[in-house]
Amino acid sequence: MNIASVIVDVPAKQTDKPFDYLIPEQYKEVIVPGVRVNVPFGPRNIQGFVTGLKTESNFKKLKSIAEPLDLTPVLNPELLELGDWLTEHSLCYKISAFQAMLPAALKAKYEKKLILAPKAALNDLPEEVRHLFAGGKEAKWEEAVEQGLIDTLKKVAARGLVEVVYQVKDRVRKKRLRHISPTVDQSVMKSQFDQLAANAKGQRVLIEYFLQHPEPVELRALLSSLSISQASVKGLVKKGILGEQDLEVYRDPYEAREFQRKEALQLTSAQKDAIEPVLSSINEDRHEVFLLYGVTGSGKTEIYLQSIQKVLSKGQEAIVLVPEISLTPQMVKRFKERFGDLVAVMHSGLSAGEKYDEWRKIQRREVKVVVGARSAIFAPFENLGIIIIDEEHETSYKQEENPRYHARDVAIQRGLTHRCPVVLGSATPSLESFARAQKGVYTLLSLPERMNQQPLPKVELVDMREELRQGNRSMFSSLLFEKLQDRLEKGEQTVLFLNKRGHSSFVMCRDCGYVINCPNCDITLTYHRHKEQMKCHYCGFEDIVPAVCPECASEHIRYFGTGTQKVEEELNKLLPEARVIRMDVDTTGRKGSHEKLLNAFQEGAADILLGTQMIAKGLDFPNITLVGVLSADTMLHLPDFRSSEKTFQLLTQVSGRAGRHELPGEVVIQTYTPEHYSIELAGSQDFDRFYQQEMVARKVHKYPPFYYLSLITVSHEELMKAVSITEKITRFIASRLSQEAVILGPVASPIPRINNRYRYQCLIKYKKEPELKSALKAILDHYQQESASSTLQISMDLNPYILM
DNA sequence: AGCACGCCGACT
DNA sequence: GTCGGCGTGCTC
Repeated sequence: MNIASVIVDVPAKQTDKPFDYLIPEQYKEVIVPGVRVNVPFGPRNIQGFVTGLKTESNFKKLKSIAEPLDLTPVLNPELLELGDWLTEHSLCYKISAFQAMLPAALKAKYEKKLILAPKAALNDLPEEVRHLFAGGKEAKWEEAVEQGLIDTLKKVAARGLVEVVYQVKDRVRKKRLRHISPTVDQSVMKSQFDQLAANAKGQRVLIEYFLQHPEPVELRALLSSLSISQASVKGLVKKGILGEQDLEVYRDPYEAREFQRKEALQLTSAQKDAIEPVLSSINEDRHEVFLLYGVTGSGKTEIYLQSIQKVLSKGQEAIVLVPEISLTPQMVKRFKERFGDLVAVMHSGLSAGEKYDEWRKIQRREVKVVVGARSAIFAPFENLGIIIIDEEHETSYKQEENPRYHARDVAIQRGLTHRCPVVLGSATPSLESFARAQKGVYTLLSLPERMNQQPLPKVELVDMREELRQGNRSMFSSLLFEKLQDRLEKGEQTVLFLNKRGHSSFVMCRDCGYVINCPNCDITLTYHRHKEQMKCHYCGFEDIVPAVCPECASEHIRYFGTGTQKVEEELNKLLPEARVIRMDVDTTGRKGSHEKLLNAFQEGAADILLGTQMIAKGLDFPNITLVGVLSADTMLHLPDFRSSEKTFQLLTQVSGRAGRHELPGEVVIQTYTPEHYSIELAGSQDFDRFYQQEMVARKVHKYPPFYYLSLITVSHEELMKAVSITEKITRFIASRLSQEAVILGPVASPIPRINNRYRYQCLIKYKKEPELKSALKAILDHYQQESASSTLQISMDLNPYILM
């Protein structure tokens, strides 16, 4: 086994296969499948993953691996195989699959440098390039490029005076801190202690300390706790009594927080019925998918916790996925309180270094439970006992870039290999999952009632057209306003929800109706107040708001759309005594600010919490007795077959925030289309009827769960090319599929142009097309320039959530 | 992805 | 005649 197969870090069709390398004798032990290596590839060095070992290669002249980058594999055999599965199911490159499974910190960073040849001196170089080397032996390539010195350097390189080198670097290093420990045994320390000079007070204290605690201790902590100076330590190190070493420490994002350990709660009989099948599946090492369908506040989390408890007692591990966890600090708290240090937390709010450290804890078997967002599904556990996906209907479980995977599918795949249960929990299951539960593919577990027998909040729908007719032009209906005032008087809290998406503030001329668009994309620019700027959310274009209309020169240019800022202003006007906390992207940008705002609200620092999507989840405060939805239908009219489902889920979710404890809750939903079934049925909180109605609609329009979808998006700088290539692809697909398949295209994408690239697409609806995948692969093969040339890009999504 | 090799236009 | 444009193909 002196040859390694390596997947190299070049995401391109042509390099998406293993390359063989010789294993240098001194690395025989470390180079095993799953370790990252640094390999020569063409003229440069790049990172790669060892996927297998062998004794022979078809290739004649093999190069050698330059160096291993890990001492233990970062991908275990299961994850290597899962990488194959991911590649196959999402049609991505193998390297992309591997990288998606690891923390970003492990992705290579490349540095191109110039180094002075050993035989050359600085003075041998032409004068104009000498300063680049700034006294040392190295120069940065980028700097040379910026100063236009590449040509000169090329000539110098030809004379053998400088060399170009490529370096592979890890993005983040393990954090190491200096530790001190005794290097001699107790008796020696004691005898040294007696020989200390009378004025060596610090050294005395130190030896006394280490006689008690011989284990390594972090230097700075030691200095401050013994209140001595570094000089004393140095003195003993010099005498050979103490030694210094750098040990790895973890960056702990929850370090400052104390978590009180809590015991399991008594389960209600409904909870007992629901958890029983899960427990027996755990006991029997049986893979089974459960859909835990429980209304908000029905105690799903306790079921998760006790199932995990069971898994841990068997010596196994657990993965819990939650949608974007930084949004639910309460959830983290519950897990940390129950399982303490056994929990690792992974979410987007952590720095790359912090994420890496959490991942290391898993890899080193120091934790048994991981709570995290989508990518935590790849946690490198080897003895998984359960996978839980909370709020399983959330669309954030689908990754919208390559590899385009759905965490639910990965979970089930891993559940199969580990022979362990997968629990999907939701108060508003996705149609796909619910349909599978109905068919018996998943096992349905129901929690139809709230735990403390609190009734679900009373929901009232307000027809905003009627309000308008009665002359109320404000964004608050008279009913909502009344209730708001009432809560203020009683000192109870209100949550106001505004779904900004699809209605974000755009800039329009009131005279001619001209809307300001992005020059590069077919999308309106969004107005950002704090910088008095307009921004494109797709290409990043920014511009100042014009004083006059670019079309008709009118000065009546205004921003439209009800943003949270505007609501806040109006609240301040109408209810000046009310204290408002606003939560949206602008106010929660900084790390930890989200939690700070929520804590402030919980402690009663405000009467009204006003926010977007992000407040729909996980809020569980006793004093909230009113929830207001300012405009329920903003997302209903998006070009998305899931818009009804999303509307229903969101409204149900938000309503669930009210009256979760002793005080009863009320919900007011304002809408312009109260007759729409998703709004009406969210009003009556009737998931079953919504499910039936929506299933009919899906069946009629041939959408999931009746049909599978695949979306091909072609983008090109030239409109005609985009159209004609999409057309060719569409015809090719049609020729390869059966009559049952529905092929829609070519049509312009809902956003027809992004960053000056025209976008056309082809949507395929099908039930069973064994040929589809090979046809899609053939297309990718044929247009293999795909990412190589910037002119043509083809993206494929085998189960799109966003049809854009 | 980089980079080299290779074949056609406008210039010292 | 050459310098340099970026199309094509290769990297174990």
